[in-house]
Amino acid sequence: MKIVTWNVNSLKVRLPQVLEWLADNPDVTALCLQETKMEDVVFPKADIEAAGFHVVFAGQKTYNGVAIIARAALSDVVINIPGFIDHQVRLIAATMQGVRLVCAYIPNGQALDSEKYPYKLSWLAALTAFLKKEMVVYSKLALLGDYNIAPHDMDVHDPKKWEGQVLVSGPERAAFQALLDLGLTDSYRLFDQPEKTFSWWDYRGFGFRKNAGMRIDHILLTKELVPLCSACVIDKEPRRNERPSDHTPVIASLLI
DNA sequence: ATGGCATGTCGAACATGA
Repeated sequence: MKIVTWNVNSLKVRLPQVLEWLADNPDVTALCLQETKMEDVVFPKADIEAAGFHVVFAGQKTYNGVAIIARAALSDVVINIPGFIDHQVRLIAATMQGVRLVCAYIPNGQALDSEKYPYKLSWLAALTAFLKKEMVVYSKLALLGDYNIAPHDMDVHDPKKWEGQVLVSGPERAAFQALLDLGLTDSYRLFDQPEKTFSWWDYRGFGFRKNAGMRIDHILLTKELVPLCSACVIDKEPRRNERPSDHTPVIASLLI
């Protein structure tokens, strides 16, 4: 199976691109979306099911919102982090063919002196506590999403320019490490990768053309899944579309 | 140092993203 994360930055705008991409990638089993930016009542469930997919989703107006589109059945759906009071819809989890898929849109944080920054860190702490419990139940678990964290300087086009800023700050990277310390592994770094490979590029200033990007979208795997992972790639093609999302899909292949 | 582009909001300037 292939499992994918893609921040689409509005599913209303990007639905045709999502369906086209799925048609072009028939071996993709599950696609986790972030920033759908729509309430459940207007979610295009019928369109997605008509195209032959299963789908689970949770959203809100204007901001956030997550969904999982899959070619196989999805069960045991959880929306948001249990016990963590949150007015924003940023997480959905479901089980597909024995694999627990956790789709997360981790807060951006805006800036280190913003009130959104401590929210980001508390959200990450709650996520880590939630996953610790999930991993007891589900040995085959993948955490897919927009983490809004570039784990290492090699994941940043210009580390000096970004030094100390949001997405790369020490506490954020420590929170990423805390996820790894649960026993999770960054599937992208299981394999040799080209230098300067990113999953997001700023719309402004020809960011994509200049490859001024960041690798902030990740797929972490439990120990049970690591030996089954045969590849992890970033698909830059959709970034060349007309009206692209600023993020591109990250794809992990699993021998399941 | 700032804004640059894109999206969504009840109808234009603003909030947010990363």
